[in-house]
Amino acid sequence: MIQEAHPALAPERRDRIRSLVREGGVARVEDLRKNLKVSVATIRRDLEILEEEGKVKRVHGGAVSMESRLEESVFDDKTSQASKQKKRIAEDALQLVGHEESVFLDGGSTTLFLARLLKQRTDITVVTNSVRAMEELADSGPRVIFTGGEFRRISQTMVGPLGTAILEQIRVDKAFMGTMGFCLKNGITTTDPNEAYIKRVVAENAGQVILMADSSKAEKVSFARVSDWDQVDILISDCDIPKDFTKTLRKRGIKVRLP
Amino acid sequence: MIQEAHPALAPERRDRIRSLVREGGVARVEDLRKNLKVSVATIRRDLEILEEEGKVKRVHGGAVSMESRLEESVFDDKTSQASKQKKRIAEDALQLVGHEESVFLDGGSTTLFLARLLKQRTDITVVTNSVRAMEELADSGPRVIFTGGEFRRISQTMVGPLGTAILEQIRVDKAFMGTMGFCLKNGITTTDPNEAYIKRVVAENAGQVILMADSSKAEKVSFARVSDWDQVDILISDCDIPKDFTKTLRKRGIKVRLP
DNA sequence: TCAGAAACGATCAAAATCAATCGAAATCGA
DNA sequence: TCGATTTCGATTGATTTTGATCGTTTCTGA
Repeated sequence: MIQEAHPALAPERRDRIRSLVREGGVARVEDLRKNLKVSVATIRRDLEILEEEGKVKRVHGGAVSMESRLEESVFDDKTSQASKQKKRIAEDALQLVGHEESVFLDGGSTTLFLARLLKQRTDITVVTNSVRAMEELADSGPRVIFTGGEFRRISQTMVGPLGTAILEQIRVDKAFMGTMGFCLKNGITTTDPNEAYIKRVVAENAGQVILMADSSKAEKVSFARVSDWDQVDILISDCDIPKDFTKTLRKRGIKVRLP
Repeated sequence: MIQEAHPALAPERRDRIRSLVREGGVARVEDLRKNLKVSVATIRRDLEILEEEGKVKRVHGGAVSMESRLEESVFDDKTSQASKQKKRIAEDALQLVGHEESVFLDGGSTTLFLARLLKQRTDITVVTNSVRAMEELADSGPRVIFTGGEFRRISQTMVGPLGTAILEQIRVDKAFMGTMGFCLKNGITTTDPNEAYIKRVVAENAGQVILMADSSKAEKVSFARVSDWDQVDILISDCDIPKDFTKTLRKRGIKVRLP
């Protein structure tokens, strides 16, 4: 085999530009040139094409992504401590998913990490109301059932009464839930009542409810009440939550895992 | 010309090209030549045939796969004739969408063009079972209701009995449908029975059914029957469909628009 | 506001790739 | 065996892509 590298095919190169722009949110022409080893003229031409296709938006010095959504949030806190914790929580949650089980995936970034891990599992069925989780599993992976309903842009999830139509017809072994806040007194809370309602319906139709929430959510209270602690079977969090918090929960029969 | 001991048969070689292109997403002519030990002329001829069959898309220097989901997003070929027709059909369809109406968007590339145009309209409600259309409208645009159901990877749509749960609860003013084939004798047909079923349910719950299909779909018959022509109110196509075709349809009370 | 620097678009030439054509070899039927 | 047909490879002129140059525009900091 000859190791001499052929120049990448044009569509290949544009794809690479796309993902570079998307990853960073923005990218400079000069950086792209160095990365792809072509002239700036070519980069500009490619950006022109990608702009016509609506994939990127050109700005002086480079381009910004027009298809952020999914990667955006991950990028924001890729290096942050919270993101590492979320990843560890997701890896722990993965071990709870048994062979040929059906699981529900809630919206939120923590469960999105889990979705990414579940892509390898083709033996299970994933039920979700999260568009991002859906996108993550769109190419390959497990059987996917999407709840549908009215689309809520802020959270990129499906909510509202229409969304329960499908949920009521199915039952999942395990429901992996995220949350905006949890505390001993007020239980689980989130920002939107519609969102909370869906979560409640899911919890009712699940064998086990597993709450995934890092310590930054502890003792936080949000606007809409989701449920009390007696609905929760397992909490996966991290070591930074208060000691007496875990003690109290365990006394109430809730398994607490701190990976 | 002296051939080697076991020259690959032509179909055999094309199959190999297909899988090579599919594997990498793209393949260079030069790499294929080295791999298959034939001349570039042969490779080109094969690629030409495979392109006609819709298996690959030729690009300068090689070819990209058309047999995965990736291709469509990667390869929005604005220059191709079919793509231009689809765009024009979508632009015509846009004019049918009135103020504050609710519309259904089917899966398929033609309706995806319409989705892109509808992004500007915030006064309407869009109902869809297409993940691609959903993605298109995820950032901003009209109110979106997603049908949900079981996810079908090939078409990137939601199908199956679960998908009808929401559809039965709503009614849309206009349903914009795509199709794999349509002919006078067999009506509208598509590849998958589940897909066909959803289309039927939508048509029943729509004020008007508008079929969007370019002339390449005319006189084509696919596996699963969707409906007969009496379900269709308007057909938007292009000038290349047979003259007597439009005449017959108009006689049967169907508006035919050829932008 | 103004000047220098950086980035941009347009243009052109070189290189790579393509399409068309022709002839050689293999296959098939008689 | 012969001849027709198909498949393949090589050549040549046309087309596409790419990189460099140069004048123009946009950004930045004083």
